[in-house]
Amino acid sequence: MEYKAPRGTRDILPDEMHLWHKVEDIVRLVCERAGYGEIRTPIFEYTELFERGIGQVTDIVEKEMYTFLDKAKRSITLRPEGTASVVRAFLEHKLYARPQPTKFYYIGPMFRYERPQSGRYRQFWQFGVEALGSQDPAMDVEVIGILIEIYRQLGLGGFEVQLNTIGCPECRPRYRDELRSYLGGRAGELCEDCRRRLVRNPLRLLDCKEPGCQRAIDEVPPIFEYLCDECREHFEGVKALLSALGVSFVINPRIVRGLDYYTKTVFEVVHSELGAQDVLGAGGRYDGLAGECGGPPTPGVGFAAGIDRAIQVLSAGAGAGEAGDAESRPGDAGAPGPDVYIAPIGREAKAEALKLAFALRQGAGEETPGAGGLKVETDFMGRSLKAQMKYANKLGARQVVILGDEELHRGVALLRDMSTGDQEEVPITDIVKRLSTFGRAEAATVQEATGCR
RNA sequence: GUGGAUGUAGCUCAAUGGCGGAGCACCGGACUGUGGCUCCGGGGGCUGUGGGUUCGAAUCCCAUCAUCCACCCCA
Repeated sequence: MEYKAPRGTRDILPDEMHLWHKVEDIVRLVCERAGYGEIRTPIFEYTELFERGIGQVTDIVEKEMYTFLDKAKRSITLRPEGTASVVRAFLEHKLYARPQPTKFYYIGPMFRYERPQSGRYRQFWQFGVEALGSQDPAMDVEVIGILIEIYRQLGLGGFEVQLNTIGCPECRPRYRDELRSYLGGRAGELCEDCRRRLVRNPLRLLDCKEPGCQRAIDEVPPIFEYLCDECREHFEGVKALLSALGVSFVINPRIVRGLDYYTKTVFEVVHSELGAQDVLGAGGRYDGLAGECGGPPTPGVGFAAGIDRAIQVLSAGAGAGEAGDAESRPGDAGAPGPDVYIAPIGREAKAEALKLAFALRQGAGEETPGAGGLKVETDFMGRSLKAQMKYANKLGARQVVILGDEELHRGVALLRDMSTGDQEEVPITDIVKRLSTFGRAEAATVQEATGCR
């Protein structure tokens, strides 16, 4: 094969699309009910937006961005995350002039140039929410609550919510200085990276996994003792409200996050089944970002969650049961088979089959377009009747309409129930009415049984 | 950017320097118009790619690309 999908990218085939739809449907449902509106921003932005927003010294900006010059020689970057774009759109459209808070959600692909591994792609999909305009701890808690509510509705359990605070421009410098003086004296015990971090961004040192650094870090006092009153109060508020909401969480003072814009609350949702890249979703508060982007100072809080990783967990846990025969079936293996397969025999019957297929798909004179329509397939391969029956069976068709020349001339067709094998002769003019009724009743029970869409 | 493992049919894997196979899947047939079970047959391969060693390479060596896993970092 001459062409392959570029490194770190992949095709998501119809076989597994039902899981993606399920995730997207639940994200939309949970977010909409909480008053979050969907926003779609460009997939690329001017590079400066990410440099300013995410921070110059972060790994993402320093080495993971897909950046190129367009034909007008402007520097363009494929978005590595969603928050900067959402804040940009919020400011550009002056949405701060409307009643606050402004609550968004988004679903879409992100791009980072990294070495692929388990749960990490160069194009990956995220859903996320951003709530702008409120500095209330309750806003942080709604955002966290939405994330775990989405997981709950997906039936995805076994994760852990980890919470931390990283202060604000008021109090963080005090802690940073404290870290510098504490660890500066022990620089010899630190790894090379951390000696560099000590100068540029001492907080990042806290999540280093080198044993030497760990030992040094263990003796550093946690940030909690250095928080200003406002940050301390906010953190206490978040913890209390999370508990009140019944969300269990653990405090992890090592969470720092890789993006510069975070203030106060930071959190991660980790899952043990994910391997080394164990973060399912993460986020935090970013009260300085809007101001940094040149807009009126506007507090914000949000999260981003990996859809690829959610699906990785979901398909590891559940799908094993029906994967066997589903794999051999064409199309979306998670979707139900056709309600009807139409098997024409001969040229004349073929035209009739196509007409009948479209008629059945439309449904029988419903007011709502598409309502009462059936999932209908027919022959496009010139198969013999026998081969068509085999094919219909593989598709999982529940009824087959057999249209032979002989019957066609008499204005009838054979209607065969594939589960019982019962077969009867029906006037062609009655088929639409007859099958549409059948389809509506059955479709409801199928939906209940599969539990999705 | 660093390290390790792996690349053979659509999929899962054999062939251990000497004619590239199997199972499943796909297509067809077993009463000239009836599925599931069974049986029979068929199509499919530049052995990731490019060099090298050898009389001879899927097999040994080098390079390269890709995948997987880990580091780094992150969702």
